[in-house]
Amino acid sequence: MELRHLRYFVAVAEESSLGRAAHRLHVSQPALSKQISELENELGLKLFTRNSRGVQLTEAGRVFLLGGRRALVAAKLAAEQAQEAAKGQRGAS
Amino acid sequence: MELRHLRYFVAVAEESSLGRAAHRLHVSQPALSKQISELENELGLKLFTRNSRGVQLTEAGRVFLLGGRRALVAAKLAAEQAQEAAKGQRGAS
DNA sequence: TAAAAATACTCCATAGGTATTTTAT
DNA sequence: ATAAAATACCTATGGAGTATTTTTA
Repeated sequence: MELRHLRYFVAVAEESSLGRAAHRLHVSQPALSKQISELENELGLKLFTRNSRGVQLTEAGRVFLLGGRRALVAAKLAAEQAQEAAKGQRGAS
Repeated sequence: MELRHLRYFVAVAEESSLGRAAHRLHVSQPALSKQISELENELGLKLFTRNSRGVQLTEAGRVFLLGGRRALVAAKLAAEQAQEAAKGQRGAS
């Protein structure tokens, strides 16, 4: 599992559609479909149910959305805090 | 930035050595070196100082270690909680 | 039958390997 | 001089694109 999987998953969950999420992410629908499938395979569960009007989160998908967002926020925060620390460090010592 | 970068970075920080971390991660030293460099470039800061006895965390590196671990834990927890939810859901409804 | 997702295939970017060079003590 | 990281170069895995097929309301 990589952050890319989480970014893609969150976009699909928010759009309830692979096509719309693909457009928002600037990737093709098949590429996104494959990444979501790989994520589901790795987790060993279904994140979405598919139908001809789009996709819908499963119960496990809803749980994963909360945790996935937390991980993405944590990664972003780690970068920002390190950058702050580096800024503060410049010319110090 | 991908979780791979965080996993690699944490291993290097814990080993204080690219060589030892590479061995632990089952990748080559140059591959690991390149990934760490890419991470530093993307963040726009130095995570380690290098010398002939290994590497040492910078101040920004120490901050990033805390945040990077949190992100890795969050990602793992997201997976585990989703798997629990899927288990609970099987046969329900 | 019409929309959306999944599959087939191809291509290419990049993660990773081996050999070598550079650096710092 | 030596031990460690960095660089150069090559290979190959897999992420992503286009065309097409399958699915389901």
